[in-house]
Amino acid sequence: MPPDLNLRVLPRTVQQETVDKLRLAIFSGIFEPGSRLVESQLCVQLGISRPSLREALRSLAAEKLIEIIPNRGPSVTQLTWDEVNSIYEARELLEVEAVGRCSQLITPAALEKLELSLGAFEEAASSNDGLARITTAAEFYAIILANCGNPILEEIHRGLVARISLFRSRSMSREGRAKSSLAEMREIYEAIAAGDEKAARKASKKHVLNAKAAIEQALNTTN
Amino acid sequence: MPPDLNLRVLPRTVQQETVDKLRLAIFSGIFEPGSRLVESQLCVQLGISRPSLREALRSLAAEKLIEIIPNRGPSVTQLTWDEVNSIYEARELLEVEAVGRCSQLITPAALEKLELSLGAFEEAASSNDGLARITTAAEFYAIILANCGNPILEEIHRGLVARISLFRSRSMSREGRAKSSLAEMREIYEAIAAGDEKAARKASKKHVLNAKAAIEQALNTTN
DNA sequence: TCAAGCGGATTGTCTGACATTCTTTCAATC
DNA sequence: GATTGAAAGAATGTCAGACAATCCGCTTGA
Repeated sequence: MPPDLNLRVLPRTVQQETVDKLRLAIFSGIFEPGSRLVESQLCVQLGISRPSLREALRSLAAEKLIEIIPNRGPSVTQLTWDEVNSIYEARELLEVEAVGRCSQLITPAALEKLELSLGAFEEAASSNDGLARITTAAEFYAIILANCGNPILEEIHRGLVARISLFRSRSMSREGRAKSSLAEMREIYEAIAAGDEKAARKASKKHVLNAKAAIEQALNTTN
Repeated sequence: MPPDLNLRVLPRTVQQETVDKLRLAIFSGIFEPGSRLVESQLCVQLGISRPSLREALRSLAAEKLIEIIPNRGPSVTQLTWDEVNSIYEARELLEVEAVGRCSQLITPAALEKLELSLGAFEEAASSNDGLARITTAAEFYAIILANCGNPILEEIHRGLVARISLFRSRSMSREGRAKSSLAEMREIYEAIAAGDEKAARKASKKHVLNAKAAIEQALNTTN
């Protein structure tokens, strides 16, 4: 008998599947920010019962991806510019710290994965797939955060990036930003690879600030 | 007719009430960390139905106050020392930043409230009510975070403090720590009142580090 | 002593139901 | 014609009950 190794896969429940499906649907822009999520419709579309759906919705509400107003029901969170700004400020705080720590802690194996993910983003940046850009970029950050030595920072950062994604779907799709984003990310990677903490922090800060500026600009030109 | 002013109180639902009750019960130590929460029992105790309870449990799980394992059900989160350490590191990052910003932004009215809350903590520190100490201390931080100009920092910090509270109930009850905690908080208050950002950040950092050290010591002596 | 198996307890999920609340439409009044 | 009011329809909040799948502890047998 093969050893167990505690690798037993946790059974996936309907509610977990539902949370994942809905989250993905929100990120993909299938549900517009502000649009209402009608329980009965979702039940039919997902083929599940209302209690299961409602549990999934509570989870998403706790992640701040949707908002549930009593007697009005759930709707996709609509961020104000002020909130976006606050999220970016918080993200800067966490990400700079994580990048700095990562530059001192990362293992060769993880560094290699980071390089690979950078390549994946490069490919996505040249393509026209907006979702792929977001996914590969998120992967890049995820690797860094997973190697900063602090799982809580990682967890919080994941939540923030998710909430920003509510917004980014459209703005990130402009090519110009993807190109400069790539350059900044490469700079971060180089600093981490060199173990230069100060440079890593600096590059990270620049990256977040530029990302915020890009979003701001995209908002002003679109609206 | 008086103008509406958007002051309409949101109706409180059973699930929200339940979340609050359970959260408080967990903080009060009614449920030990690690202990299982049996749905049928809670339904009877709270006088609610199982679907409502399960929705509430999903919310608490998202807050990381409980943990739900498929086919085993919910149990109160049990933090490892490593997690506690990570939470304190994250808290330091956020709290120092918030205190620094607060020192530049706070209004006279808020400053007065801060002073009052400091007085409340002083009173609690002299008493033997461990829960009161945690509550009044949390109020002190809450006021600062509410005046740092960034609602996201506030939100994240609230979550972190809540999770630490899972632990603190017993350790914070030693008088010595409450006294020195009071001195440190007063130092923070003075720096904020003086608008001295640098001193505020420094005092805040010291406070968080001392708090962590106190927890660590309490753990080592208890276990 | 240890392994297999059995049974109770617990969770995951569904169906159906009903009161309450919101939204929208339509009609009546100014 | 515009505004107010009411009523119909839709959606949510909440409950009760049910059943299969799973887990846990205990007994039994080797």
